[in-house]
Amino acid sequence: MTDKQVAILQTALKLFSNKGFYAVSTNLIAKEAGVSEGLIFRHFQNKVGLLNAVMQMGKEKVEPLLASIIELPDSAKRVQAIMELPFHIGEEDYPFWRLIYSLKWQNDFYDDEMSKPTKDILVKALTDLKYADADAEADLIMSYVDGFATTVLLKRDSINTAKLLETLRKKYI
Amino acid sequence: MTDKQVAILQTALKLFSNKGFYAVSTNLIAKEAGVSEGLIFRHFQNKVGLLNAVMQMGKEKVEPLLASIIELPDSAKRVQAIMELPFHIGEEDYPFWRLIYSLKWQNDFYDDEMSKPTKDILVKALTDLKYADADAEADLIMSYVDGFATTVLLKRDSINTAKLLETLRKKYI
DNA sequence: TACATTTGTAAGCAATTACTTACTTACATT
DNA sequence: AATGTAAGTAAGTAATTGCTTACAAATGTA
Repeated sequence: MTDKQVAILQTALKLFSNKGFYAVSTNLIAKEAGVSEGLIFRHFQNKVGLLNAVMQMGKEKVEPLLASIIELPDSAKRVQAIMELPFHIGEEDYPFWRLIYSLKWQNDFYDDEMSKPTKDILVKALTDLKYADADAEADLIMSYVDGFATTVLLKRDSINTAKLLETLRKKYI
Repeated sequence: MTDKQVAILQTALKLFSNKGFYAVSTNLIAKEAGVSEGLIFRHFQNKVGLLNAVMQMGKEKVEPLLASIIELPDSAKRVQAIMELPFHIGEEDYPFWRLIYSLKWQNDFYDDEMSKPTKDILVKALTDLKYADADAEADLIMSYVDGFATTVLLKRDSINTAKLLETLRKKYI
């Protein structure tokens, strides 16, 4: 990967996540990245190809995180880790997660499968913990996580997310 | 309001909520509404004006819902009603709520103030119920609600939301 | 050094974009 | 019946869209 390829990917991630896929033109991406517009199409074929590359780059950063949760020895700890996932997103990963969540709401790009690996881990852990209906319980926790993600990604300037986590922990630990 | 004005508003709501504001052209809206494109601009000035009118129409349908919650005599019931809000969205209001949530993720349209009335009701109710930190508790519940809304609006085909509500109620009632 | 491949650009493409103009039709008021 | 106003349309507009083409510069590799 050349410097300019990286610049395109990073600029596209930033713009897509802030304004949305359709609101950002390839012209703007090229200008902000300091690159000719044609180069975007040379490397990524078309605009959707660029989006896919951006998503791929993000996924590769996220997968190890999920892997580290699987390796936790304690089922309860695993559940807790998943529930608290949004609170531990690193500053540098915010744009990627914003992109994920904004794309969810556009029919063209909605991908139901993305959260499945996480839910599977949850169901296993909750079954270990002898929950009567592990699946329903997992769905509930996944909803919580979506809510926490929404709050952390959208309101971190207006509310104290550290305190939110603290309040959550008082309930579950 | 003429028939054609209504047709434009309803079509715009449907398309905006499914595909996103920038992904939908005024040309498409006009075609789907069976109306000349110019009429959109006659009635709503510009595309953003149309979006605002669509939002206004939705808000007017939602406000009575919040008013009815305030009138509940019991603080605990009020908290419950807010927490369960997403589960009681009527089929016909889905497009409006999808639009609200999809716009959240676009910088241009994000409005932090929209959820404030709901949170205020929550804080008052939780204070009544002698919660130590009613504000933090309210933020937590608002996060839950965002999560439930995400699930109900996005996954109602793939998961059983009635069961999700049931599981939630077992925890809190 | 010679040659092939990759990386990059500038200028252009047809199609689409949000929006306007010039005009007609429908409806209300006097 | 005459007149003013609102509702509606068809055909434009300039600007922007995603994408292509033709060519140059850089980077291998023999």
